[in-house]
Formats: sequence, C-alpha cells, structure tokens
Amino acid sequence: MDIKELLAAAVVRAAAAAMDEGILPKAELPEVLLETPPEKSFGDYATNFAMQAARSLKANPRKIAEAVIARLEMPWLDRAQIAGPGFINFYLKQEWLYALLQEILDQGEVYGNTTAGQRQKVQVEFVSANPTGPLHVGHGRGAAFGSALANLMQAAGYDVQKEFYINDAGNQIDNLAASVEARYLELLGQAVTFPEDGYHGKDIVETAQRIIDNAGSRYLMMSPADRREVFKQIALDEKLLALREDLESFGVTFDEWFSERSLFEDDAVAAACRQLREKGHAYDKDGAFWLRSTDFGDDKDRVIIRDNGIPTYFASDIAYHDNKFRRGFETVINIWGADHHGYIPRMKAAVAALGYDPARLEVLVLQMVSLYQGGELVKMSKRTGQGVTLTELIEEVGRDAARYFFIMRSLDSQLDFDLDLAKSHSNDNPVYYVQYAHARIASIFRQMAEAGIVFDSGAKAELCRLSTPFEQDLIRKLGDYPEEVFAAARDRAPHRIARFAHELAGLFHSFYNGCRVLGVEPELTMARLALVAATQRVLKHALSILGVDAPEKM
RNA sequence: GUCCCAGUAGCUCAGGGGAUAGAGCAACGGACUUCUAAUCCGUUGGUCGGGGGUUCGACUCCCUCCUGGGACGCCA
Repeated sequence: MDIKELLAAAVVRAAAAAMDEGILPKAELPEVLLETPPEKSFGDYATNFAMQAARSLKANPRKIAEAVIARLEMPWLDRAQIAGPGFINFYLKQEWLYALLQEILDQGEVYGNTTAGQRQKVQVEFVSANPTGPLHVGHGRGAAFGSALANLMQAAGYDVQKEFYINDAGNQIDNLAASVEARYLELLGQAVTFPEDGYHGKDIVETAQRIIDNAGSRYLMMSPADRREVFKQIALDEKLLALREDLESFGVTFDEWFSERSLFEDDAVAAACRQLREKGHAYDKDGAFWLRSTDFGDDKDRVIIRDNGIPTYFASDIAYHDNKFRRGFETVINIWGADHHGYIPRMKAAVAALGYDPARLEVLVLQMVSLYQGGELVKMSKRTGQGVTLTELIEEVGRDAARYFFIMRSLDSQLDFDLDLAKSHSNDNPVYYVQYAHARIASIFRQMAEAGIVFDSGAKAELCRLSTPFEQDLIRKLGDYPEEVFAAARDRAPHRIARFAHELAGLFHSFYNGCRVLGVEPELTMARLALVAATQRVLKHALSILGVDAPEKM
C-alpha cells in the first residue's frame, strides 16, 4: 500500500470522470504530486494538482479542486477539502494508520527496501587515493559517503559494485619508489639528495627501515633502476595493505581493487587510443597525441600521450572508463574531490568519444573538510605536524561519529567538522541521539523479557489502541521511510537518511516520554511493543545504510 | 579572465515553484517514586547576500553584482 499512489490515482480518476461529464474541459493533466502539508490542520496529505492543472485546463483552480473532490473515491479517505489558493487537503481515516503499521510489521526487516533500481548495474568508485601515504580526513568524507551511497542504492534496488582504483602506474608511484630508495640509502649512511617531488612522511622512512631489517644492505649492489623497481613493489604492497586496513576499520570495504597498471599490461590503454584514432576523435600534433575533446563540449583538446611518449593519467582514465562500461555497468558513479572538478568535462568528453552516453558517467564532487576544535580551525595533526589522518580522526572521535558527521551534510557543502561535538557523549551529539533511541527500545525488550511478557511480532496486536499523537506521528514517520530511501537514492543523497533517522529518533524520544510501553493494560502494551519494534527496525535499517552501529545498550 | 560549490536564526546546516521558511547547537525556563535524563516540554531568535526579471505564486527558476572556498598543466 503506497497511500500517495492510491491518492494520486484517485485524483486522476476523479478528474477524468469530471471531464467525461463535461464539467471540466478535456486536456492533458499534470502529474499528481502528493506532499505532506506543513501543518496538521491541513490534513494528512495534500496536492497542488488543481493549481497545476489550471494552466492546461484554462480553468479556475478552486473550481477544478471542487470538481475533483466531488468525485473522489478512496477507501481510507475520510474527507477532502479545498484550501488556500487551490490545494486539495486529504484527511484520512485513522484505520489507515493502523493498516500502515500492520503492513510495516508484516514486511519485517526488508521494510524500507524498494525496487526502484530494478537491479540496474551501478558502479560506485570512491576514495581511490594514491597509495603513497596515509588517508587524510578528506578521503574520510569520500569513504563514508561512498560506502553509504552504495548501501543506499542497494536498498533502493540497484545492483551496486564498489571499486577502488589503484594509481600504481606513473609519476607518483615512481616518486614513491625514489623516496624509499633515498631513505634506504640515507639510513645506510650514504649521502643522497632527496627527490624533488619525493614523499617526506615518516612512513617512508619506516618502509626503508623494514627493507633493511629484512634484507640488509644487499640492494646497494643492485642497479638503481632495478632497485627502484623492487622498492616500488614493496612500498606499493605495504601502502595498499595499510589503506585496506584503515578503510576496513572505518567500515569501508570494496568489491574490487582495480589496478591502473593492469590497463597497460593488458594493452587496454593502447587499444583505447587506437579506437579513438579510428573514430577520428584523436590526432597527432606537436609530437603528442590529442583527444579532440572540444567536439564533446570541453574547452580545449587534451593530451593523451605526451611528446616524450609517456601517457598522461588521462590516457589510463580513458582506458579505465572504457573498461568500466565494457563490464556492463549501466551507470558509473565517480566520487571526486573538489580539486578535480575541472577534470569532469574532459572525462565526459572521453566517454562520449568512446561511444557511450556521457550521462551514464556521474561525477559527484565533494567539497573540502575543515576540522574545528575549541572553535579553532585545526590544520595540522598535533602528533605529526602533517595533515590530520583518517586514523587519527577515528581514534579521536570514534568510528560511528566520524561516519555520521561526514555523511550528515550534503556533499556540495564544505564541511566544518566539529571535533568537540563529535566527541561529546551527550545529548548534543546527533549520532548518539539516534543510537540512543535504538538502545532504549532494546532496553524495553529486555525489561519485557524479564517481566515474562512474550511478544510475537507476527501476531496481530490491537493497533487501534495507539491513539495518542505521539504514537500516530511515529507511525506516519515510519510510513514515510521507503519513499525517503527512494528519494535519497535518486538524489545520491545519503545525508537525507541521516536526517530522517534523526527525526525518527526525535519522535520516538517524545513518544517514550509521553507513553509507557510496559506496565499498562496488556493489549496496549502489545500494541506499543509492535510500534516500538517497527521503529527499532527502521532505525536499524537507516543506521546500517549510514554504516553506523545500532547498539543494544549504551 | 573562465568554470564549479557555497552565502538561510548568534553558530553548524536542511529545504529547492506553493499555505505561517525548518532542525541541531548556543541562550533562557521547566520535567526523573515509573521501560536508560545520552531523554522530554516550553521560550527567545530570520531584510533566505544585494538588485532586477519570469510567474496566479520565488528562499527555490533566469540575469546581474557582491562575499568566501576551489579549479583552470604535455601534474596527479
């Protein structure tokens, strides 16, 4: 039962009937949109249909509304009223709420999942940090968001695959190798000049030290080129393992770790270049190989292969995206930092040049994260003097708070992360507020069991005993959940789920203060247990989308 | 100079053609003999950055300007 669909269909039927009777002129009708009115006195649902239809029907909105209302037929409808400039407000019978709750209970743990995605294959690629150092807080935002988006789209019925793209080819990784080599030589007492673009982190020194611990000085004898090749692999393996562990402890896992280097080994880069040339979308100029991206809306053409024969990162990105679409993903979602946004037009151009609809590539751009403590901007880690790492952040505020804070804001807002608030185990902290609601419900069930009461979630309780506004508001909110999941997935906006969970927790806390579950008449206890069980399930469902624990106790 | 994001309550942010613009925090005042007070109830708090336009209706769409952040490489 989707009450909005039922109401919309009833409106359409009523309008059609009025047109048949000649009361309204025949014309194309606008879509009937149902919304929750801003005030309870305006009913349970409302539509602006009459005002929207006024245009095409060339009629007075209130007259249209009147004609529709007179012909409305709907099982749960108590009455409908014209309001304001032409809104139709629907007032539903109370039985509707009880039927709604019963349906939520019947659906069990899958309540909230929708089939909107129709099992469409979607890939979400995120984090994809260079394996040259630890993750910082910006990666944390991408990681929390990406994993939540994947969970969300899965709940909305998409077939989602999570991928991490490993930048294991090119300059950065050569610099990594050269940096390790320099530290290695340094530790063995050799005079070295550190590479200009080298990595100065202490993790590089540690890697060099581990090489010495394992193999001593024997790489001194090796040719520099061979030595760097060996160090490259050692460093890469170490860094990738560290990345994987850091992300796992943040609740983020991937289905696929895709190697950039493999694109060269499989000749995919060369193949993509050949294809672009054959299609006439790429050409040689000034010794370099160019994509004619201006044909696809980019500002200027872009170099794929430099005049020194070395491919740019764009070359692997082209091959990579070709590979993604060849794997059969209907939609490919990339989550990038704001500093890469200028790269979007050329990437879309490349996708179009390869012959794919560029709309199938969605690039979500996340804005910067700033940490605040004591009202001051935190730029550097106190410990290392470098940027604050994700691991340090998790140690500081905990995994759940970190995830929740990253997700609760819309992506395109710059995020001010309040460390004090995230750390506080108090009512100020939104993540605990939501978790506490879940824990409180768990506590009720514990108390219930101690009191020897048996609750069967499959049994039909006398739900009509749920008569207070506390209870009814809660049911209404629970009823909104599937649509919220759908809309959040459509908008790629997991923060809506965080917001919903917070609002639901608020309604529950009010209910909790206003109504007792245990120690009232048995029938009422049973009805309230049913309500509370449904609330707990929805809270858990929402929290699991966010990747935040739903604790039994706090 | 061009492009992207943002500008909404003291602070952090939702909302995205419709009814009286919302939430959290902060401030102030209340509620524990009762399932967890990490909670609840109430009060205070707004020229939705400025100016034009489109519309029956604009915080929302268009134009323009201002402010803050970011991007504009044969770097990644």
